[in-house]
Amino acid sequence: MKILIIEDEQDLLELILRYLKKEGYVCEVATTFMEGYKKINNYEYDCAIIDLNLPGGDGLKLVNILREDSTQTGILIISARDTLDDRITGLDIGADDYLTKPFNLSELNARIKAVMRRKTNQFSKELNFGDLIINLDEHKVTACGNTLQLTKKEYNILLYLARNKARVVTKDSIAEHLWGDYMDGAVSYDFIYAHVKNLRKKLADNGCGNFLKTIYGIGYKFQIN
Amino acid sequence: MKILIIEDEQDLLELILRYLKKEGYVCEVATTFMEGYKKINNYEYDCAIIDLNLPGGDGLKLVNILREDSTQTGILIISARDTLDDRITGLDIGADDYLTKPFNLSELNARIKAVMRRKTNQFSKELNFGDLIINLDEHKVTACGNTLQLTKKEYNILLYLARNKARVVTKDSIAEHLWGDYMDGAVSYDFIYAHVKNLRKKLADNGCGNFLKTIYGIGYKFQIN
DNA sequence: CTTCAATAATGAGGATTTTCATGTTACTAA
DNA sequence: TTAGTAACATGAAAATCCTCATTATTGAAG
Repeated sequence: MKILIIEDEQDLLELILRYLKKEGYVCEVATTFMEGYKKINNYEYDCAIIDLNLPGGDGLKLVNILREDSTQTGILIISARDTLDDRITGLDIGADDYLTKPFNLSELNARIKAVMRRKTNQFSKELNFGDLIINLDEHKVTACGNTLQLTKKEYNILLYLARNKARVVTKDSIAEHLWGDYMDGAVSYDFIYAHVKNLRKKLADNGCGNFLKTIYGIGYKFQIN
Repeated sequence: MKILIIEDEQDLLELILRYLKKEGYVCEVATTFMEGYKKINNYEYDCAIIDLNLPGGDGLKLVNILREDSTQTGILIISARDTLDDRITGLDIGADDYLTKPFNLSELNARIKAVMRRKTNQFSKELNFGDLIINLDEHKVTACGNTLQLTKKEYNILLYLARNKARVVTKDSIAEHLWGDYMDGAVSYDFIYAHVKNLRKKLADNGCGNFLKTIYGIGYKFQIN
């Protein structure tokens, strides 16, 4: 479940970010119109949370871009109450739902889930890929019936890739997701290589050898054969 | 706060200039590409406001120059709306934010402040507590002149406590901050005890034995002396 | 003041994570 | 097609982290 948050107020952004990450979403962030524009064009998201009032451009444009292109992405608008009224009046904004500031985070979460439920019915507590099943409640992975003994890093890498199935995930993105603030610049990807190797071995030893594909020069992709 | 404004339309320039001066900024002005180029090379500015459409050269070049010199100057682009779209498409212009004409001046001011806030947060250099100095850029901790060899967890615990100096920090808060999603309920604080112990030893071995105080039943507190 | 229970500190061992050196594979350009 | 180079894989060693058993300390109750 990958969410793009486009919001320029740092405080609010971090609040949302921390909350959604804790809720188990994979999040990416943009703080300007342009940044949001780029991310929308480069990746696929399950849901986009867009503040209408953005530096550098109108959030509505981003909504339109999302709608015109691949319409799989759920769209949740957030906006200050006063500016919202102007905009939605007589406007088909093309979003799936909207929230006015201020809102509380559990409300946001409820809306996201509602939007996603409408989109696809893919919000179970496990990810099932046939031979490979990831149980999110118990942090347990089953390959061809066998429970895998994964370390935390291995589990988290697998989960991150699986949640972005069929999408290419960059190494930077993996690093940021798993290590967060630790790494400032000056990066080696050796530890990713190492963990992916160990992960692949454990998968392969249990008949799930083909799930993790290397994308040369970019990163990895979780693919269902 | 010193700002360079590079803009060739006299009316707009004077409008901006008068407004920003009233807001308390120190301003300098350039009206051509060459003039802007020289000023950028001769002085250091906290922020540069650059019109893309300049006589004598492309404003983007100036942006690139500023970026490549790895100056810490914040960059704010202004541009006519129609020319902007061409340029941002697939272009990493390297600016911190941009505005399209026409804009109102309080909007400009807000953007400047936002850019500067992002910059200064990003480059805050060190936390100095006398004998103990935490260098954020290099992730380096110095105690009585000696560089400590801290592990990542140790560094992060120390940093977290130091940022909350004189405040009591709960163990749950520490755990959440350092381990995030990993731990769902069912918690033991043994690893915090362990890391704090090792951290204290390293501090004490270098004459900084009294910074971390245990708050029985709650957590820890970073205190000076 | 003493005892008790809960909390914290400690040391050591095992598990995990990271690094390093080296081998292999995939892309690029000629 | 073939070097040449950058990216990735691999195994093993080193560093770090976590767990566990034990000991010490704290605050509260008697």
